[in-house]
Amino acid sequence: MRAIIDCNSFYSSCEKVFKPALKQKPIVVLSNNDGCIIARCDRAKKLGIDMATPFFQMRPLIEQEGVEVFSSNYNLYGDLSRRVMEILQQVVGASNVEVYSVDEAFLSLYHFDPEELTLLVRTLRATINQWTGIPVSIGVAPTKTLAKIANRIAKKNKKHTRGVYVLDSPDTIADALQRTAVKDVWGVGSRYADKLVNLGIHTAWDLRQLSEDWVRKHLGGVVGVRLLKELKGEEAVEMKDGLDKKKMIATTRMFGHTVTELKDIKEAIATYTTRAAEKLRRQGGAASLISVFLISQEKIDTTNFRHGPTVSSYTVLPQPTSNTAELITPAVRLAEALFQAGKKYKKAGVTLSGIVPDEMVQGDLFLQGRSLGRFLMEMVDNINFSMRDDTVKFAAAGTRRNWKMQQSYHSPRYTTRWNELFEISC
DNA sequence: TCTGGGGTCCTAGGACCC
DNA sequence: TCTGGGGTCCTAGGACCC
Repeated sequence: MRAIIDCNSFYSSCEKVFKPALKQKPIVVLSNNDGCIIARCDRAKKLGIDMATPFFQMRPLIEQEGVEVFSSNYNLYGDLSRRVMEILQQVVGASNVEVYSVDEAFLSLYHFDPEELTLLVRTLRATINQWTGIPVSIGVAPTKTLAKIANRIAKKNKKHTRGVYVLDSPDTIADALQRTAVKDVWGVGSRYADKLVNLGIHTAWDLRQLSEDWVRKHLGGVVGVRLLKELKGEEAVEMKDGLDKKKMIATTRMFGHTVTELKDIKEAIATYTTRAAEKLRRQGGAASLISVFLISQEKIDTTNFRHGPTVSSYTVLPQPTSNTAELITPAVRLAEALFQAGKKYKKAGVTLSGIVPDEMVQGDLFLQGRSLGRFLMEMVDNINFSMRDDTVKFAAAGTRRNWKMQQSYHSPRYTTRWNELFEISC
């Protein structure tokens, strides 16, 4: 059996851990740049605040209802996520945990007695809540896709399920599939959902009745076939071991304001390259290709939000590297080539790909000083990690940061910065 | 009048996830 | 006035090879 464990309204829950006075209050968390609403606690959901809606549109309602607002605090969420995942690894064994996202993990439970699964996951849920303060929901079923459906039922009916739902018989599975709209199936996005509903396929149960040929033809080939098998209880989406490395690493951001100066664009690109290179070194990789994109502002159209056109370009590096300096130079050159004076830019990004293990990079007689470069980057990473972000940085990344994102409602990084520790007065 | 039949590799773009 | 930031996988189609 598989389980999916999902932290409820994760970002909101993290904020509430350190502000217990907000426990019964509605709160929301905003995306970078305070642009969109990306997390709402149950109370905020009940007020009709939707996911991913622009903050400014919801602002009147938020103020009227006294909803507490937070900018996203990824240091805090990342640290609490790590604590939750560690508990899972302790209880079911590290090799049986697949960390799927910051707030979700799949578990493999074949080594437990099927009779005891309900008790096991109930205990797990209570332990996580007691040790971290984060509430979770858990779904258990024969496949990942069915576990997702079980999890959704657990979350939707908390009173009845107490956050845990197990699908362990053909009857419970059939019942769950009939209660699940096709758009709520894992792997069915809005495009496929529209297509299916137009054909009279409304529930996960309806979807399960389709033929393999049909889904192969209309739901993305082998992707659709996998989905169908999973709904029928046949495993088609394997557990991944957590060790796999990223094949692509990106750092992209909206700017705080529109940017018109090439100098600012270059600083932003150098900064994003620095971030991306850090991620690359953390997984012991070297990139052989770097690409840069810029997005300019579209004419204002209030009904349909659209980004302006994306312009992008890439460079194949002379040899794979993880050295920030060797990556900044081509990245900035790409930005210069893409930049057009007179345009207003909203967003930019850097993507590293063609990633190979750093130790396997061949030495090149004509590219000197590699080992020195590696030593330098290690020093910089160590200083930045132990002191604080960006104690040491490259000059190209600039100091003015005219483009930097807005964050007006930031909570303290309670668990990862000494000077922001949670304080108790007595 | 008639113009092969395999392969591989790469990129762009679509669809999905949280 | 103000609309996130990552990722993955798959397919189609073009270029090229013999």
